[in-house]
Amino acid sequence: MSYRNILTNCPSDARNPLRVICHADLDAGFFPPSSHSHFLTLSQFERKRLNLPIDAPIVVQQWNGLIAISYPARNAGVSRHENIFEAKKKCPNLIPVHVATYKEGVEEPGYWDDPPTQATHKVSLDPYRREGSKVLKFMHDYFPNSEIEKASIDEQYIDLTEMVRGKIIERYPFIAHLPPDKTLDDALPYPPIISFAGLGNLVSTREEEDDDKREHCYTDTDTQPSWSDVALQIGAEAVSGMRRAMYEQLSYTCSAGISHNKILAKICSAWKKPDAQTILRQTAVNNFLAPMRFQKIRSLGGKFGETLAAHYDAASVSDLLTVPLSEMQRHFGEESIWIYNTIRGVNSDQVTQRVMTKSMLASKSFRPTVKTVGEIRHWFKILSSELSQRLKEMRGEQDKRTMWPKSIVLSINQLYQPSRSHQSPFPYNAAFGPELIQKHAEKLLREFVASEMKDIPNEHRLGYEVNKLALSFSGLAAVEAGQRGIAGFLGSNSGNSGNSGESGERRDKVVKHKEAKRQRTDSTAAAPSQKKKKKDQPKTGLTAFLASASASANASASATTKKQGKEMTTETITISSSEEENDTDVCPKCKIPVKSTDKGQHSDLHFAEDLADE
DNA sequence: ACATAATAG
DNA sequence: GGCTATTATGT
Repeated sequence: MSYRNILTNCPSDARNPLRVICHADLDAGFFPPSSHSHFLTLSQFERKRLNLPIDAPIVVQQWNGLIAISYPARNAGVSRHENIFEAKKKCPNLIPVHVATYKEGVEEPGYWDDPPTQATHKVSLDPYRREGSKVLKFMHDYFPNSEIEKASIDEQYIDLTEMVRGKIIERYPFIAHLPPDKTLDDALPYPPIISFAGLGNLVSTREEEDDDKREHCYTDTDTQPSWSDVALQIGAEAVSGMRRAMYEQLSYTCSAGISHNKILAKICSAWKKPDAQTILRQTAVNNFLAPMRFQKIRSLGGKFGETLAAHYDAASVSDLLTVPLSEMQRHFGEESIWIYNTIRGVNSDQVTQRVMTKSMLASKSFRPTVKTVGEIRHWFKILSSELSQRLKEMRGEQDKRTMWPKSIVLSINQLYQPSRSHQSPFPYNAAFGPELIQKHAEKLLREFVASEMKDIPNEHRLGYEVNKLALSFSGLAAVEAGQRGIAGFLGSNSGNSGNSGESGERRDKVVKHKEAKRQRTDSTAAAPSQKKKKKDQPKTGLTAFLASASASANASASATTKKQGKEMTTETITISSSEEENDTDVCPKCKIPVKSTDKGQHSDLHFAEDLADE
């Protein structure tokens, strides 16, 4: 570790040893019924709404099922897969709360005295979305200069690297300035001994036979810490303060993981729950990861992970550690290197702030199925009203007045059939309301009927066994101010005359968001793509940026600041998207040719190898 | 541009 | 078993 790492603003990726990433997760967030997770609940939201004490045995019910169980109720033996009656028997003082629902003829969702039923009501998750936003806003206020990524309704990734670097300089003045006889690439003096006491669970660097032992809190004060450890310790202090403030200000508890990358931080935050935090140092990574089910790694939890498991007869990370990179690449292609690096604790995925919601969906499933077009149209009213309300609310927020969806999508599930969807442009219309949405939905339904007539067997045709309806907006973005007048005029014109063709051609006058493109071009940030072959790698034009990043990793040479990197990224996007050059460079370290798009991953690989050598 | 799948909570 | 959101991929 050199003075450069401390004194310059290094890029926040796997090659920055002072990178600090936090994953924070509300203890009482959302509990999707299909999730395999056992303990998450959204009961904390309801506890706050109802002003109940922290030990109130709340469960949240949806119809007669349980979708959330508070820790107190869980301690009383209530588990999911039970219905509300069984739960009450187990826990007589249980406090059941039904999720908010839309009731026929009422605009706003609410909590009703009469128990809502699936036949007449529709679940609303709006209250939870709102609370989730509050939590996110709190994070931005608490860490105003850190990049924050909303990972779900109740989870965030926070890049604390820069904030922590500043605090290291403050706290350790003896490295705050480059000594006159040194250069930026000279090694730093050792840090003093530090303590992690009071900062949560510290994953041990020592090997223990059983999981219980590994969970214990070690201070390891007898070992020489690295500056990387110091960075995590300072990050952990900050996160600890954040959690305390969150409880004081919002009365929510959360759990957090602090480590050098997103994958590790995420696994750590789930290590101890509730109301706890876990720190994972680089020297403890192998110890921590090796015995773990590799499917816990984000993006390996699904079908691809199962394929991997079957192919290598592997259950744990250690089972995969023995697979040579080349062998994995032969079978699983480009994404192998991401896996290879990640299971060794090396991962460059970036914490990227996603500014705005890009889509919103309202869906309703039916049990028993819905069988007539009349019923479908009835539910269209409810779904349209919900979307209308939600878009209205979004546009009511500061600076979101111009938000408008590019298109509207109708998807329909019928029994024993895969879900089908149809979409159409949703031109700007000043006369915005439920009726406008409903009209589009019914137009889409007509298209559905027409297309289903062609290829669906008679007895399963639309309107017979509808399982689920979903109406959604996609491509939510700001409409250009100038276009609003014109498009609004054309839009309402088309609405009245039923002429959607003309306005459809003007739909693309929506401000494009550069965010999405930027992510695809950043190969160091890309999670593995799950498909075997991509014919065309995304062309990036990032050669210059990646080359300089790679060089700085290698020779510890040029100081590429984070800011500079961003600017260059933005610049190159505008020039490069049409350029089809397929350039490769020779890696100066191993002398093999590397595609420019793969350079980030490739230098991560050397980083992983260096770690293994130590 | 559109339709669908995969992954996530 | 039910309600969402994002990203990738094939056409």
